[in-house]
Amino acid sequence: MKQEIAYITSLIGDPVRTKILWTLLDGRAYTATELAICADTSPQNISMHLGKLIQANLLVAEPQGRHKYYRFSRPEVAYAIEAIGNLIPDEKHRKIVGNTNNAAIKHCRTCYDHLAGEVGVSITAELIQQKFIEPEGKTYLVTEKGSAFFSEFDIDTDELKKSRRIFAKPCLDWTERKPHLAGALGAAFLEKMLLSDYFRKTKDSRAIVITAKGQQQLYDRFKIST
Amino acid sequence: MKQEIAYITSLIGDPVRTKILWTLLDGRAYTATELAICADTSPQNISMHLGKLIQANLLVAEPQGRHKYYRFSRPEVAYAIEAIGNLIPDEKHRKIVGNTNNAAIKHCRTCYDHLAGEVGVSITAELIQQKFIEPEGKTYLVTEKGSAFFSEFDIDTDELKKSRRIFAKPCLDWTERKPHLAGALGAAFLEKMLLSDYFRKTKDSRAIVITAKGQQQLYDRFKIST
DNA sequence: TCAACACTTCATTCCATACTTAACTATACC
DNA sequence: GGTATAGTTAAGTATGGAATGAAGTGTTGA
Repeated sequence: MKQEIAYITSLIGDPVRTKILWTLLDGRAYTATELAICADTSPQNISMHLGKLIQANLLVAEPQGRHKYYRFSRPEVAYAIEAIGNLIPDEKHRKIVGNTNNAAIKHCRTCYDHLAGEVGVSITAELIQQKFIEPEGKTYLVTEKGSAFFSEFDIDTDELKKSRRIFAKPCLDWTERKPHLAGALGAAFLEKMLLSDYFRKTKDSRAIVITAKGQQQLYDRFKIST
Repeated sequence: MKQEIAYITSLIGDPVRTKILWTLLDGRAYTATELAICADTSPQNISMHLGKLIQANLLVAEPQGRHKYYRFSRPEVAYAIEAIGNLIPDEKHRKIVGNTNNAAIKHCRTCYDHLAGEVGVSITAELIQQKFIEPEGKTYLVTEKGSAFFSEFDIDTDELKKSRRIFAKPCLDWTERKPHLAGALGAAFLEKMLLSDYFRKTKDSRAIVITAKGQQQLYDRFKIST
């Protein structure tokens, strides 16, 4: 058992592989070359590292033409990386949050495939406050009122529950240190809000920008000022 | 940012350190020597690794006599290790979850040379309740009634007081977070209860099992049901 | 007072593995 | 076909850091 854990941690523990995993945290698939640039190393080297991560089933690759796209094999990998992110020492932590470069990403960003950051945490708190969802052990339950709310976004919660993925659960946020909505519901919610143009993804970053429409809606629905 | 993460992951990524963290997952504090045995390495080496984990604020150490107890600095560390544990392929994972050893050691175990755990704490509370011992600053005093009680176990408290070891003192329990009886009296009391076959030591663990006779006596003397 | 024990520190050794150089396969597009 | 681009594979090197051995501090208990 300890050996299995040690095998996984030693894989995660390499600086280059950490950079790969950290980059992939935004839930998108990247090509080997893109990852080589992010990790600041050679194509041969990145290929070696990606091979190890795939062999351990942390990543999967999909060839598309002469490119090959790499992404997480399952959400659990992203959760583990996020959990490690929470361990960054506080003093160092503050600096980063205060760093203006990261202001956008602190404010509003994706965590794998759901909404995180200040805005993600605020929305989740408000969903609980308005009794749309309620904490139940390690998951969230959706109330009747909540089902109606999500159906406004064209989300069928009953249908979602049938998926093999965990329906709704809290995910600890590394900047806010508070939980935000993850799981199938969290992913669906973000997807629909993107479709509705509340948010737009930025290129090359996990940051998300809030549209004028989104600002209005966040205030109307959740009394969140951005 | 990526550098900070890489620093943490590289720390977690060493096989020996992984074994340390995995061992500490049961929430108990362990001594350096115990961890060296768990990780199957030398005291010097474990000391080096523990030093790094402490410097990164993943662990904290609290000296108790000539021992030093190591434990997680905060719950987030345990969460991260657990999250990594989730990455192990399912078939391998199931085998371990069925292991129920942790419950026993939390229930009843030795702390250095005296009784600790749930049972140790309960007995100590009852010794105070029945006015056999009473807290006095950083030590316990034995009452006249208490002397009579311990003499039933063939313990001569007056004789014990002459030894250079601290006679009786509270020792904070890591699982229960409550005090239990330590010092010369605590050690003698455990020794006699083992001799009287109230308890039996287990091999390779600090866990202690309670005999049928012990269960009866614990109930009769302390109203403790086990 | 002294021996045993728990743990640490430091200097040295040694090895696993990340990285490089080089050659190779496969796809895309002219 | 020919050339450029994306990615992989293989052999050789080198270096970071884990492990070891020896020595040291501090506590316990006879």
